[in-house]
Amino acid sequence: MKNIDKLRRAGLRPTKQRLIIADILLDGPNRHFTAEDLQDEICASGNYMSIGTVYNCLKRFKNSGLIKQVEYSKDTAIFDTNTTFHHHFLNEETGELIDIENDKVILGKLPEIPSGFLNSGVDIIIKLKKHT
Amino acid sequence: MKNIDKLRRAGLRPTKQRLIIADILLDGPNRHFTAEDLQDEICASGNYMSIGTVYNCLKRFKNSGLIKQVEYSKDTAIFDTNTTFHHHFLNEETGELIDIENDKVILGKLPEIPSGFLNSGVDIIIKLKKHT
DNA sequence: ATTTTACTTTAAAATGATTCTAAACTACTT
DNA sequence: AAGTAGTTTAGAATCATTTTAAAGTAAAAT
Ligand SMILES: [Mn+2]
Ligand SMILES: [Mn+2]
Ligand SMILES: [Zn+2]
Ligand SMILES: [Zn+2]
Repeated sequence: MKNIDKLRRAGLRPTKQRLIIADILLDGPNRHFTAEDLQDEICASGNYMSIGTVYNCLKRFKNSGLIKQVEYSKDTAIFDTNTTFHHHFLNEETGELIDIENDKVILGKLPEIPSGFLNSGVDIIIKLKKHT
Repeated sequence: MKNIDKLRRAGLRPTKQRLIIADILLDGPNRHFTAEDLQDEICASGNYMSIGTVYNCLKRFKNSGLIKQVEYSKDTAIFDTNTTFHHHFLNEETGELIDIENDKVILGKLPEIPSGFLNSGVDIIIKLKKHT
């Protein structure tokens, strides 16, 4: 599908800026990236975009389900083009994230959910360090 | 054990400020808290401490193993007096964390660890929403 | 006990990611 | 073509956290 249609289906007005971002994010392999990473790629593609617009677009893309945000980073927001339900390896030395598809993990035993609540999602992070 | 000895054992010089914090954190039940939460409790106990010192002490307490930091919060750092290896429920509406002791979870299947690395810890977060 | 040394606390300034503001611009509707 | 609502932008503002450098304090050396 063309990116302009992905935007329209997501309920986003297809502006020049959103198309530039869609062309970078929505084709090609999945990736994890920061707002600044994306701005650098925009520059590298010969375009310009204010950092405010980069943040605005990322928020809109996320709220409409075109991307996700990784909930495991303190200093800088990390976004994810993989919108499936999945988990992550975290290289503790470099901060690099690697996807773990959901069917690679099975939880054999879960704690009892506090009463009045229901499980709305499980996030698993496996931290990695270099083998000595 | 007295808190002054806990500090000494941890290799921390027992200053007036560190003892005030130790008295708040290291006795009583476990808790999750921010730097500002702690500063408020220090005030409530009739003492004063600059926010810079609160952050400094928390970093020292953490590096010497007296507390931990929860690696799952974007805006504000959350610290944890529970230093055992454990997991968390996250109430998505309130941000409240609840401990899950490690023996309440069993991972039945794990993905293959990328070669050259070893598993240095698994963090599991079970997100909760109110039952309808 | 006094001096010396290294470590700690503090207020205030600096930092850095993110959000907000308000004016200029643009996509979509009429 | 004109009108309306949504978008982009530079720059200011925000907020958690860190840094700075001067003053204070605990431990070590005399
Ligand atoms: Mn850059
Ligand atoms: Mn407060
Ligand atoms: Zn991912
Ligand atoms: Zn905990």
